[in-house]
Amino acid sequence: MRKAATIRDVAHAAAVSTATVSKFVNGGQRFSREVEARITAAIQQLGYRTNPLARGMITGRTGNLGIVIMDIRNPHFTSFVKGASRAAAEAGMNLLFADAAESRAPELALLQALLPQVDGLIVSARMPVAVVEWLREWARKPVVFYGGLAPRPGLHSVGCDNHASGLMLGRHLRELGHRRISYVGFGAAPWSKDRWEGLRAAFQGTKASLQCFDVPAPVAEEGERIASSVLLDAQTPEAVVAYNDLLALGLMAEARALGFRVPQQVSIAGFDNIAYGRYTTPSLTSVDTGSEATGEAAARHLLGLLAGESDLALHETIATRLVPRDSTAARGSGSGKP
Amino acid sequence: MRKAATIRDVAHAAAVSTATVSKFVNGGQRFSREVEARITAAIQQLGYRTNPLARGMITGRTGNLGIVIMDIRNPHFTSFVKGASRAAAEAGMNLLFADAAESRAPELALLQALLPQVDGLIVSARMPVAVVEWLREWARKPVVFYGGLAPRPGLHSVGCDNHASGLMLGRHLRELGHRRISYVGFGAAPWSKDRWEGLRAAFQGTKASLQCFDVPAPVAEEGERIASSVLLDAQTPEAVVAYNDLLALGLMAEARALGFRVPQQVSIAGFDNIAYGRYTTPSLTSVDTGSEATGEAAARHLLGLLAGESDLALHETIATRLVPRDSTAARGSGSGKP
DNA sequence: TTGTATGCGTTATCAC
DNA sequence: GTGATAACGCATACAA
Repeated sequence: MRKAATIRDVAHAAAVSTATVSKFVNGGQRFSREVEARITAAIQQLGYRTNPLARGMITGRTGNLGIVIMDIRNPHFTSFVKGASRAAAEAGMNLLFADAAESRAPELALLQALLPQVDGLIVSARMPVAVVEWLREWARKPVVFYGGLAPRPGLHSVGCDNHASGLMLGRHLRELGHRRISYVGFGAAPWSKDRWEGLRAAFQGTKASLQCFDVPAPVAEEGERIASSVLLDAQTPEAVVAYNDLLALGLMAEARALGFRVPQQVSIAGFDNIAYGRYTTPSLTSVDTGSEATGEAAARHLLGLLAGESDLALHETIATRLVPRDSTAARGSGSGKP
Repeated sequence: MRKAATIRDVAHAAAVSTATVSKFVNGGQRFSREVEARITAAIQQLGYRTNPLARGMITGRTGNLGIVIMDIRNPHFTSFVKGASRAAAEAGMNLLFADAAESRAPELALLQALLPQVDGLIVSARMPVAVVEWLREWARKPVVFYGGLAPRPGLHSVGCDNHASGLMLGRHLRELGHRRISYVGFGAAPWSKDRWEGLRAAFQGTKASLQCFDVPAPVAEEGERIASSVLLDAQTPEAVVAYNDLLALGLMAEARALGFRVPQQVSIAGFDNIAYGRYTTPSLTSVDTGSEATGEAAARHLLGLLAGESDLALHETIATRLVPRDSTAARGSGSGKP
């Protein structure tokens, strides 16, 4: 097994200088027919590929985009990564991936490990403020936050309008005649509050009563765990809205296990419109937050920043849309047997 | 904004040579109290971090592990990535991620882009043979295949025993009294056949009749699409086994839409034990293929290869386990209303 | 225990 | 058009 060919090998084989080969490889210059042919042949024959590390040393570019995900098992983030992956691939960039939940190191160490290997970063807007400050001060590379607004003004971000999304879902429930609503939030994400306030806004002027709960992690297990507290509360809710679909899935399963009929006795809804909401019984009403589109937008935004585009908005808003399914209905309606 | 500190800056600030700083940073040598203190202080004050690109040029190591996933939206692969991510993080390595389904480039180009940026690769065993050959010849870096056995002998791989898994599920169905079984396979994955043969083996010596179908992609939509062909076939199956849980999810949804009662009229089961199988109605019987453990094992195996461990088995087998749930039952049993 | 010198593979600058 | 050469930031053999 021989070592990989270098630019010098090519230069030698083609009887030109390394500088010429470099210019040829990177395009943007004209060459004599002769030289062009020789270089092409040499590259072909030696199987030469330019070493991105060496190039990076000079240009300061790695060809990688860094992406830090809070928990890849959440289908919302999975789709997000998929969208970002597509945009990166189209631009010829690689994706350097880190799962914050899996790293035993604190977020800061994680970013420090990622940073020197990437040209820019896509990170969650629910990063600790101290980490964001560090990024702002030390990362001389563009950063795009996702989820909600960046934790500090002046930073780039991509996400949906969470207040509007909450409002949208709230109106849906209001139209169904629900008046006792419980929200199971995830306080660690700042925009959980936005969803909650949007929800409340939808009931402004009505005699509706809204309650707020909170879970320590936005996962199905927590939804199951908190279900009894929510449903057997002094105020029995007519509708339960969860911060995301995973929580909603857990809530719904446990609600049924507790003997509640969904949606006849209690409507349940979430956010994100994950694929599996279609396959539950009843199927899950949700607000589609454009997971994949958000990932794609985040990557494109970052690429724009890298390209030096100056007309980039600080925040990019992704459209959301209500996806009404069977888990929400006017009380007592339907047969309960699909 | 000042540029990032280099080893020279540190050396200068500490009044030592760059070589000394390098040795200090990379450990494995003793220093005088004095020098140690000065270097530590300088590093601290300048916020120095060694540049992995520059280091990589010398050592030939990037600090990255490459991972090529067929479709990150499949929860099986998501868990796989999670496991690999954990193992990589523990070893202080980053994960360079690529989604083959999202790349418009052919697999080969994808690998070529990844290869120079990583120390080793984790790739699906269902890569085209031509690509594997190329890898074998040109990638002078260790590769670990996942899913099933490597496409060529002599290559490292990690995966479960697919034949045994099929057998396990087959016995379960046999014990439930089923005799007309349909398998919805995914021929593009070579081990789909292993599952099928394991399934068949479970019914050897009985008068059972087994049918085989095939889908072009192992996703829920394909399960829905093929459901009517499978269920309304000349031989109405008592049980349908799908290549994976996504297919099973789609099959089950469509089966119910077609008016079939699951599991009273037809049992349905899959492979992988994805999290969402718990939240369907009925909950989905599956064979847990140890998705996350496989990812972790693949990464560890790769790390072992990188560390030059010589006692590494060529193939590592991950344990599987049957997870019986409500979607499989003896015919006519149960009430159908949980 | 510490320092000197060299080279990793590439691009950029400037000369020809 | 093409070539010489100096960086880029670091690790390592070897010298002291």
